[in-house]
Amino acid sequence: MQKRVTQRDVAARAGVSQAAVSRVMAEHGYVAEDVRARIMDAAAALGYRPDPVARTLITGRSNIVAVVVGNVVNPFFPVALSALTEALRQEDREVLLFNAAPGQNIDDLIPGVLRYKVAGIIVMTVALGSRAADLCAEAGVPYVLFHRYAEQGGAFAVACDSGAGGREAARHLVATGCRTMAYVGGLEDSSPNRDRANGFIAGLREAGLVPVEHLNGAFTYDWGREATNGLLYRHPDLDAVFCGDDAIACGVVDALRYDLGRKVPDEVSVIGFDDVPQANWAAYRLTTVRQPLEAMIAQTLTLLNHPEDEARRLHLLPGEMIIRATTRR
Amino acid sequence: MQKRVTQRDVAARAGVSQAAVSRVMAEHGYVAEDVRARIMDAAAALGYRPDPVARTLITGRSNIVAVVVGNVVNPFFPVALSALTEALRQEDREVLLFNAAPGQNIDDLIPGVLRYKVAGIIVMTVALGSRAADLCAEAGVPYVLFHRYAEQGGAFAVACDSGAGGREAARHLVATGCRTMAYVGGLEDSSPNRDRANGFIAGLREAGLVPVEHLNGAFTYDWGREATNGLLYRHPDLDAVFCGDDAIACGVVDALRYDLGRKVPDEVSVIGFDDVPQANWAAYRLTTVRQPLEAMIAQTLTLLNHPEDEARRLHLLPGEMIIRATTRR
DNA sequence: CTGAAAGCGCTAACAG
DNA sequence: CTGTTAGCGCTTTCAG
Repeated sequence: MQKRVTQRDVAARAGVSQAAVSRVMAEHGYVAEDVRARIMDAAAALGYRPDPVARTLITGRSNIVAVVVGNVVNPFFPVALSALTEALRQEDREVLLFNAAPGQNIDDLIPGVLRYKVAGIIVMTVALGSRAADLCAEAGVPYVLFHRYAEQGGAFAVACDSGAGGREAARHLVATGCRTMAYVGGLEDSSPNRDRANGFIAGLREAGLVPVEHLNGAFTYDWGREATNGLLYRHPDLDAVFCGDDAIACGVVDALRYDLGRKVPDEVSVIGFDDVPQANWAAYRLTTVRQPLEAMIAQTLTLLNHPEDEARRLHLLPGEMIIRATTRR
Repeated sequence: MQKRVTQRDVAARAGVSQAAVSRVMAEHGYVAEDVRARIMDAAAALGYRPDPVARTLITGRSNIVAVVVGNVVNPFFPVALSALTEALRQEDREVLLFNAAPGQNIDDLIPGVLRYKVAGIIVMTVALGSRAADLCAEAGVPYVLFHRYAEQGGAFAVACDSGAGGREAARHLVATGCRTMAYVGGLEDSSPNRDRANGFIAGLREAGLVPVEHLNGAFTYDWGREATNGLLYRHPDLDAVFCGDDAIACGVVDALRYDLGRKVPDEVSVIGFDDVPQANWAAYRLTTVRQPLEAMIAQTLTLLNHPEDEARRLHLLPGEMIIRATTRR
């Protein structure tokens, strides 16, 4: 349990004041080249690493980014979180992970997060608060919604252009001969869900069509499966389903094949959203809209690092339609 | 960007010294009941919340737990991480998430983690270091390996009893009439992989059998699928595969069905490990060994909170065989 | 039991 | 350009 090496130790070894060491380490203020070199040598020799806690206490800012997640079992979440933490790691930022309790409002979580003097907050939960963005603005902490956005509050938001994706999905289904279609969505009042539904409806309208049903539920496999059983009971002639995400789509495909004995895509086409790894598993080969994850993350980091440079609040990035085997040719 | 309320403000309002406030907040040292009450009232009125950064600076300990993860796409990882952070949240501990770069040794990561004066470190990566446990012991920081263990180093480790699980899997396959079997494992030198393989081999030996092949690769769907194609080419009479985990098992099942046209389980039985959500999807209905996640997490927290009470280093918890539809009756 | 006082390791004025 | 000097907000002796 040896003492950590501090700036005082480095200063003593380099024969300078502790403040000089601080100036070098904080890259702040001028230091003569030779002195700087002596200090760097001493620091290296002693194995000095700055203490982030002390630094945070005085500057009022850490290099930690808070990521707020919901209790998500959705397969897109680990993919996004993993890519996000990896990108943050490359910028030498740490990630403080906050788990919103089921149903907990973000607003109640933010003050606790702010105590850690975080450099920014990225929110990936569905339940958006109304005051959260203001609280962060007040504290001068960049606040970015990832994968969803809020109508009000003026928070930065980065997401896939779900509306365009939904429209593309509709066009593809129409082009492959589908006519009797339904939307099986996830959480009703989430922006991705709303946009996907509206985009899909708009796409169908271009062909003079209207979805026979529009269901909302949860972004889960089980919901997709459950919804499908009712749907096909009411509309035995259904020939396509557009889903809120891939998890739902897998549930829809399985219900169609194993619960109802329908052929996919010969009798019913299915399109998902996200392009999670499972979407390409041989049992599904899901046609889906891939989220531009890399671009979304890059944009998020840009907003986090230079919020003042950016006037636009909402950043919608185009997804890419991936055509596989759950839609007809 | 208003000033945060500090202990000085609370002290002023309660008419006591700042030190008295500290004693109440830190629950350390004696304070008269009426004074304590006055302080609590003042704190509540002012909305005081202690500053964790300042507290950490002086005590040298935060209430943050570091969780080190690898670049895992394995579906068991999000399930475990989610459950773990939720459990930690209930103990009012924050989670600092460290992403080990691909191939990065934990040893190199630990000093950086330790700078944050974390209350403990939980490691979920595959690449274990040899010095990590010592570094943490030196710093007095509890160190727990989750889901895997190291032969040396004397670190605490909590994992499913993979050996017992492998043996049970073997017995079930033997009991349902399989005779020509193989093991398709994940990362060769990881403890779960080794134990599952050895348990499986031991289980077969009880019946006087020996696996016809024993493959190692990665804990991924793609590897399971790839391995299976070669395996069936060399052993067309294969009637069962035990897999390193569910992701591999899904790949094996898909290869069997879609690449090779074999019937599962009629011609070939498949058993996975973990019981991730996908294992119960209708397309798979995987027979598998469920990890005792809740118990593993409880044990991990116990070790983190009271490492001194526990002499035993390795904690192997029994899994549960879940029989579904990829094995015969 | 309570207050005064000394820092934790570091940054940021401020003189020199 | 460099050293001296105040603290950041809190915990923890040490007297009283």
